[in-house]
Amino acid sequence: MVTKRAQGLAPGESPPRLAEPVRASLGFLLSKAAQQVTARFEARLAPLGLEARHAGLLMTLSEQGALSQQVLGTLHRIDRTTMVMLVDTLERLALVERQRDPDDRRAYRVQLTRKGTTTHARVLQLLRDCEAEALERLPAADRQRLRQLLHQLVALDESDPKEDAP
Amino acid sequence: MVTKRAQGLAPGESPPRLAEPVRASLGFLLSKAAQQVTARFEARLAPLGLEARHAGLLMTLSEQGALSQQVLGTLHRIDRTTMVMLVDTLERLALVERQRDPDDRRAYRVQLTRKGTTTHARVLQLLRDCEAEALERLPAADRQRLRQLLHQLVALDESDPKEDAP
DNA sequence: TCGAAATCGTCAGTGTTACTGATTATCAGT
DNA sequence: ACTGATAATCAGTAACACTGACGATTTCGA
Repeated sequence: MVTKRAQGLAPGESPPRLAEPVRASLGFLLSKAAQQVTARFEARLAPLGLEARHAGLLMTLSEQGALSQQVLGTLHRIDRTTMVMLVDTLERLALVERQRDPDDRRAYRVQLTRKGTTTHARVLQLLRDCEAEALERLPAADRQRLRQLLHQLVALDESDPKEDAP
Repeated sequence: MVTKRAQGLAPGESPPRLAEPVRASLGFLLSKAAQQVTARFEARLAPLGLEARHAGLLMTLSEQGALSQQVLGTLHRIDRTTMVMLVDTLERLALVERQRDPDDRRAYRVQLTRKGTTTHARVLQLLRDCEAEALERLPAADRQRLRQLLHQLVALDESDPKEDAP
């Protein structure tokens, strides 16, 4: 099997590589790292019938209590129509309930069920596990450092509102 | 305009937030950072009629010389059929040329044109600018540190081959 | 050397996904 | 009460990458 030449590879030539500027670029590294961590998390979630998005919703609901689909969507930057589908899924899994908001009967109060609370705990643990595994490669001292640098980079606490004045 | 209540917000209540475990999660931070940097880059590329993917191809072609669409696709994890479209675009912009490979006339040798080389230089500069801006928030000393940590995290030099044994 | 099997690029069709726009019910302000 | 805005929903659409089939060419086994 000398298919090498078919790949444009002459005898002593080096195998083709991604360009160094690509490999070293911040965007590339961040994307790759993000995708790695996310993929691992989603793999763990799959048996529960959940994706990362669902997990995020569970966590926000757990911390913030009942919220409308609208608010939930705004927080997570998820479209309202997509939100319908996501909450449908969570409801079908009996993790959340839709209750009419007595103060605004157009809206629902989406809230965790008991099962949802339990699942949330498991999901949170999965998240911690995944991160721990992903960070395994780093010396313990660097782990918190990386998180801190990232936090600084995205400047979460600052002005989030960007594109919302059309 | 006291629409506040419509968002489920009682008088003294705190505004709804993303759950802290989400905001602090490595995956979330990485995704957000990646998207931030990438969005900035793509905004700069748009006037040239390019996306980040195209830029990556230009850089690899610049460094590696002419490559087949197949190889190019494998390197960048881009499907062969999608590759057709991307190279079409680059060719339409006169940044690359398709030449039949004399050693394997099934394949093309995709290579930069003169204009492609010039554009590549501009694109590379754009990339550097974007990264510099993104990293502005970090003390100079931390910038290289972050890159190094990310590099370690994704373990680029190690076994890349994962899912390719179907 | 011949023929089967694999590979490169291409294209048409498919499946998925998120969104646009319209709809119903409800709320706020005049 | 009437007008305009908002919450959730649904049907249709647009964008997208992919599946599968194809012609041209190469490689390998016999």
